[in-house]
Amino acid sequence: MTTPQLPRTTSRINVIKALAHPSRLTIVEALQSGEQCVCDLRNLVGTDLSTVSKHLAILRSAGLLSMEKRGLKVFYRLSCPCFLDFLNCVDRMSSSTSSSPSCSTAG
Amino acid sequence: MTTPQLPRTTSRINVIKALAHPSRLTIVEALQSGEQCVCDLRNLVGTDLSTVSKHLAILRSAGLLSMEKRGLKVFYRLSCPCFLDFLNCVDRMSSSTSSSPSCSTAG
DNA sequence: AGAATACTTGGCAAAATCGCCAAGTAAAGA
DNA sequence: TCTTTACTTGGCGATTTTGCCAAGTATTCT
Repeated sequence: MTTPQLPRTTSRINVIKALAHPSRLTIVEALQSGEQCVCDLRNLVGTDLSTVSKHLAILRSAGLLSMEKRGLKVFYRLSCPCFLDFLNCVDRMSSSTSSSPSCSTAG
Repeated sequence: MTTPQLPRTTSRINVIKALAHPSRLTIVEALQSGEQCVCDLRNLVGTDLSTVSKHLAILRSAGLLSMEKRGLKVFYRLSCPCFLDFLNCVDRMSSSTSSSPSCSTAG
């Protein structure tokens, strides 16, 4: 990384990189409908428990998830309700990829 | 990638991964204020011209940028005007990282 | 046509990321 | 206390990404 970025760019990258992995995005999408424990998320993404745990740590350190231990289980939830907005924005951009020459801001 | 993702997740990842690099995000941020040629973007990010060119190819293949050659120069611009919305969403999420326990959708 | 400018592409080494296994921690139950 | 369950962390090989150099392409100028 030779680019000297602005502070705002750096914090944006922190969030975007955390979401830039299929398993992690899948986790985040699943948590939109409510909290889940790690073993459920493990079944969802289908990789080793330790791998899931590390993905969760990355999302957590990016500030996107919060965790709570209840009994033996650890539950994760989105720490930010504006995720839906975010994904809508991504969808508008990705839809412009496939066919249409541009996308609208009006979603 | 052992995770079998939904099609929607896959296209989302395509966009998010394209933005998950400091130089590429810096480029995209700069293009918000209008088109620029590759050599200007090269000065902006400060890496080799070939490196910038490859970053631009990644952003282009993700459908985020469009290019137009005029004379010797190649001008790049955002192909989607909803970028500002996207970055605002990212900012709301990244702001929840640092101090406050959660962020608001009304941001 | 030959030279210069503005890029793009190929190739490769360095760096970062990913995913598994093994080992460690914490809470609950026998 | 010992075992089990649910997870986290360390470590390491395998894959992916990154960035430079060298070479190639396209357009303009002389």
